[in-house]
Amino acid sequence: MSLSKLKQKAFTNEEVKVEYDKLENEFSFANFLLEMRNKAGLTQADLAKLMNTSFTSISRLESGKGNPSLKTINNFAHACGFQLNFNYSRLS
Amino acid sequence: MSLSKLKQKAFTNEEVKVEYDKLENEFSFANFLLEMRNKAGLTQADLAKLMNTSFTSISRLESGKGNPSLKTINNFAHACGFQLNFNYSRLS
DNA sequence: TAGCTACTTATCATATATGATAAGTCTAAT
DNA sequence: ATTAGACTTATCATATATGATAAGTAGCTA
Repeated sequence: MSLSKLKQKAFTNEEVKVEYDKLENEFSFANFLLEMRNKAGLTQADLAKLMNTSFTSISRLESGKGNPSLKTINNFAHACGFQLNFNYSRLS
Repeated sequence: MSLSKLKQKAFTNEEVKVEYDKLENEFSFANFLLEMRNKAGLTQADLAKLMNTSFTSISRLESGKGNPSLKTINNFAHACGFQLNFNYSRLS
């Protein structure tokens, strides 16, 4: 089983996810996107249809390739049924 | 005095900002960026130098033109001395 | 095995974000 | 009135994100 497959499965379990997050020191934005989609219970193909794009584009984003625009990030979240929130903290 | 000038001044005052946020129903990402730069006490020119770009690009972002990439947003925050945090809530 | 679903990767054309430059606006001084 | 600082707007070339297509990988089930 590949790492991304494992994550995909694991993230559907809240306890596993919490443990994973504790261990993961460098938070990946790709995982953030994957998490939203999994919480929404959508396949990449489902989400692609909602976003009027191809599922390969979804895969590209969740694989950490690319550098999505604000619009793309917001579209992704909304299609998953979520509202994005941004905040900032002093850099340590 | 233009609206953006007013905001720029007002946001340096925490109380004013809080009141503004209460009234503002639709949160603008441009204001979010402006707020970070003002908190950092930087001019557009200062920030531009830190980001290795021109101050007109900063203006473009803060004026709500454009659709910044994740990289640009992170560069902006870091140059202002902040760490960005993303989270999401169920869409109502 | 074969066939299916979900996903990744590679490639390409096109749309768009970015960096740069020039010109204009506004405000506060001198 | 004019000079300077901070910012906005317009335009253009170039870099890059996006959408689309095709081919490959992995897991599952009959």
